[in-house]
Amino acid sequence: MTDVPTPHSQPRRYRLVADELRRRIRAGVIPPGSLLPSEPALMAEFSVARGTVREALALLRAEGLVVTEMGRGTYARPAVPVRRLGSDRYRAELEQVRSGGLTTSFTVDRQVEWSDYSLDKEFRESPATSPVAELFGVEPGTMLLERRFVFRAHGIPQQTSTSYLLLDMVAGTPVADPANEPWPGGNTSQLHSLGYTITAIREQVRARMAVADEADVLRIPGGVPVFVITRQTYVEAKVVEVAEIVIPADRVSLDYRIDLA
Amino acid sequence: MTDVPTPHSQPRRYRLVADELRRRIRAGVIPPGSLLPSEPALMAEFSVARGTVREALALLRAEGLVVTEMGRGTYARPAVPVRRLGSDRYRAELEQVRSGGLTTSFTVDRQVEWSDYSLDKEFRESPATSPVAELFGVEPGTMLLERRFVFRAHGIPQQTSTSYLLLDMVAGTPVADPANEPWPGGNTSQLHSLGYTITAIREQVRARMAVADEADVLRIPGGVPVFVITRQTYVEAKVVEVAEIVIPADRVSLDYRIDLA
DNA sequence: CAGTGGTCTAGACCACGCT
DNA sequence: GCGTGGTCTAGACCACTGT
Repeated sequence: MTDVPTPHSQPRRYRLVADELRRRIRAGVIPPGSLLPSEPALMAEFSVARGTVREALALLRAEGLVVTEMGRGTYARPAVPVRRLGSDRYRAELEQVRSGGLTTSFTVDRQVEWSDYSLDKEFRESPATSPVAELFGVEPGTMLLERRFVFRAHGIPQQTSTSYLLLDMVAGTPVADPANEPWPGGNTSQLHSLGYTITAIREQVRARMAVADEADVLRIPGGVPVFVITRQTYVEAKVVEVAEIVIPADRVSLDYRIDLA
Repeated sequence: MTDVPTPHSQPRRYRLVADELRRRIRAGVIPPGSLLPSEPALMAEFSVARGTVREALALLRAEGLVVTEMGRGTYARPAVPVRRLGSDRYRAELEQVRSGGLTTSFTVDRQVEWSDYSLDKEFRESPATSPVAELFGVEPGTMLLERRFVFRAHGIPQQTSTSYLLLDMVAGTPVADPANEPWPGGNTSQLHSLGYTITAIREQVRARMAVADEADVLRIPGGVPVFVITRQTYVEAKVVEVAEIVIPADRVSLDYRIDLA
């Protein structure tokens, strides 16, 4: 304030604070997982108002460099182990189902033990919206069983998925009963129990920033995008299931193999 | 968007403002590309301080829902036509190469006319870093031809890619000469000219926020993540090319089909 | 309890884009 | 010049996490 003519052509203060903190993190002065100075400490060190400090931290958060934990402080983001989500998981699942093993593609994908695995579920019947109807190849309004899941490993939400099944395919069957979830063998097994052996999967992958409510459910900090996978499960030419899967993108890499021979 | 239990139960005003604006954008009340109310207008409408309005807008910006232009205002993000990037493009490319057509997977993917297509290129020889060596299945330090490309359509950068080839496979061949880029038929054709007919592709897909350099080169605003595709090109069991492709995630959806039969 | 970040206010001045 | 967003200040009160 007493810095009378402080034209903004000069570096902005929150920028300087962010640059300096970024430098310290990159240089290892602030190692991954360790605490940054508190906001009051940064105010004192850089002689700026709290809002300026917070703006600097917001910038670093948006870059995915730091994470902030309520009541505790702001940390240099710890390295997250990346799990491989292989397209061969469906083949493995199919084989396990045939041999009677207990698994879902979730546990195969994430190498999580069955005992560490839990989920929230919410079933309802709903008419197909246009995009979903198109993915099924049916008329909009066709009645579906809509199932929403939140998958957790070690209590931490890892992915959400919304699965759609044609209602007249599942009505009255054990698949339509939430009490049977988690279902050993997952979707592949469920469809198998209905007399369908899946023959192909199509996945359309997009990425975008999490919206506020997803960030809440999946407990992801700023600066982390999510994968949105739209999956169609085929039995021959017929689509028997459509699912939309949301996974924080910092935890996984999607792995696809395309054979040309 | 159902509300989600959050640490805070009190009404957070900036959240309410953001939720309402998000609702209007989704409902089409504020169509893509059009202006949101100005900050003073929002202050009046919601009876909040300017800082609160700005926090709401920052949230929407981080979600990729709006973009702000200095001196002009904040806009609902204009709809970007999403192009499908199909895993069958490699098959198509292979067939076109065999029939003598002029194309690259880039033009097939993005449905861009050959005449609208341009690129920057930069070739050099470099020793394989550990991760790249591992993808090739060779010793670190093995000499490679490293080629960096920036692909443009209608003058606008669309994707960057860094391609690696084993140097002793291409040294002295036309493939190693930058003057031959853009090469009709792309990588498939180049490898074909070296006597390799590709038999499989493996793609590992990750997503993250763009770093400053990438945001600059690809001209992407905040709130847009990028896909990072690590591609291995196989001839039987041998990896003949490794590429890292960076594409802004708001422009494409990746499309994979997995046959189980 | 003390210390941390989260939210909010009310002002000020500056830089940019347009007309 | 006027309206837009960008930066910054100096306070205030609240909620969460630890001892």
